[in-house]
Amino acid sequence: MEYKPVQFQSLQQPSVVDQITNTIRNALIKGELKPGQKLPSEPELARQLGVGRSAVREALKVLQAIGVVKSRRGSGTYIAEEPSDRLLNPLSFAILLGTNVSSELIELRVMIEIGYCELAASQATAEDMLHIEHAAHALEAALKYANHEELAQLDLNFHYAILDSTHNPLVQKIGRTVEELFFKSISDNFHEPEHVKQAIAAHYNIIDALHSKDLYQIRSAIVDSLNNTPWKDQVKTLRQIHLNGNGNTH
Amino acid sequence: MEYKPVQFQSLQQPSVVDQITNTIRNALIKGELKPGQKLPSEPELARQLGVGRSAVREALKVLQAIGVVKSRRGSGTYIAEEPSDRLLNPLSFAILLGTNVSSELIELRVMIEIGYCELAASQATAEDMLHIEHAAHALEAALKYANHEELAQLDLNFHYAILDSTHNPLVQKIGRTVEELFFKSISDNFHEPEHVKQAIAAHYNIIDALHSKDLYQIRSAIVDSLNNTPWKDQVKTLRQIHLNGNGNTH
DNA sequence: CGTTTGACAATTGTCATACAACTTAGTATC
DNA sequence: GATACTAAGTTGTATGACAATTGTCAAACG
Repeated sequence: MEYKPVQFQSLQQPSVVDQITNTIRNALIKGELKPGQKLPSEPELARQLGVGRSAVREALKVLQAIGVVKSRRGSGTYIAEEPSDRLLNPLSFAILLGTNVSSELIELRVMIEIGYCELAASQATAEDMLHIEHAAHALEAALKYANHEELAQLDLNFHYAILDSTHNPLVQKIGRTVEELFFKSISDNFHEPEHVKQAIAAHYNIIDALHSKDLYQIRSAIVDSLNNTPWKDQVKTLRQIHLNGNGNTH
Repeated sequence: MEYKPVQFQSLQQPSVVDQITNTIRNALIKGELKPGQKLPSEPELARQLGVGRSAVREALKVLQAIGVVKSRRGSGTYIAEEPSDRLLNPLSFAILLGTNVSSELIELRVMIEIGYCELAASQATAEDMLHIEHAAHALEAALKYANHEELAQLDLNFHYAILDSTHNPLVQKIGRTVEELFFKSISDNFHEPEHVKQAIAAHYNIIDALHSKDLYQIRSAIVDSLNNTPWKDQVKTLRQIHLNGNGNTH
């Protein structure tokens, strides 16, 4: 005789720790907790919620890790005043977990770079543009003496300068995270001085494009900048839509 | 007498918990840990690292919260097989914490939407386009009987259908997270049936734009779709660069 | 009166232990 | 061979203890 076991809904109640994080999350949504405010002490929270201090600590540690609260030993635990840098770090873990993300990651980078460069083009002040150009010069000047890692950092700084020009912290966070994921590749690529020169030329192209505020010029500058890299093969699909769109509007 | 206090390096060593998370993170980077792999048990990890089990638990709880590992009671802790839905949730906390992020959030949404719609336009199969159109029809059909929350969910589904057409899990995850942040606003906005109709019209505009594969058409369809919303004021800056770019190329 | 010093309480960080709940594998039983 | 049971291993939670740090307050000092 065969039994067809009933498929119960997963009525497994969320763990105590999850309940605590949700409690604090809901208090934030309702406005009962405001940035900077001090939370009850861990033993007090444990008493109020009727759970052990370990559970409270694990919940607070999670909130702390993603930047929602800040704990100061001897003082207490407070709701974070400003969004922390850690808030988007999980994305880097996502990359590490994926197996064949390389081409998908390139697509993401192109998409994000185009987005923040266009935003920067519309928002950058004259001073911002000077910073960007300064960053480009710095890389060019360092070509003679710096090692490949330092060069890669300067390359990164160039993109950071553009990101700063967006004046949008959310965009900056996402952009920085995505760019950082390429640091190692860039660094490896810069063993060959010729590649550094190509990157420098690409940077000046991007600067010109930013000045022009022309969407297509920005777009091609970025696509081209990735064409002399170890990932040029993956840029194809993106380039395709670029040409396609260009053709339709002219 | 005045002292110029020495500027000490912040030599506060990271907490034991942070060291543990970093250890696991580095093991992931080096490839010593692969998705699906089982971690040593908590007591074993504590022994190997020379720390208490509580510290190990707090570290694992953090990694679990952001979706890097999955713990199964009675079985063990494993590196996550696939990126979890939680991976970008911290962004939603950022919204709760920040006060004046609204206009920045709109910018981010426009940037991301334009990006994934262009990608979708270049990658979508005929079947994908049918799914997108089906999602648009579903919202239109539900207009007569569904409540505002259900309508908002259908609106969301439309964007999910476009995201699916990118065939890029990374882009999908970021896109879904950004869209979800607007669920409540959309839901509130849909109290007024007229707003739903405007959203439906905007959706069909986007579908046309996707078919055309024309960058400017996609861009204006998205900008326009946000123009009949509670956030129309914030769309101005983005619209500006749109027109600007358009003017330069013609 | 203002400043410094010291003691003390409160709080977080970490460890250790214990037990409950659950999973898995192996064993015994039919 | 299939089933039921047992036992070991693992995570989830609670509790107690102590170290490290911070904040406060009062006493001592100028």
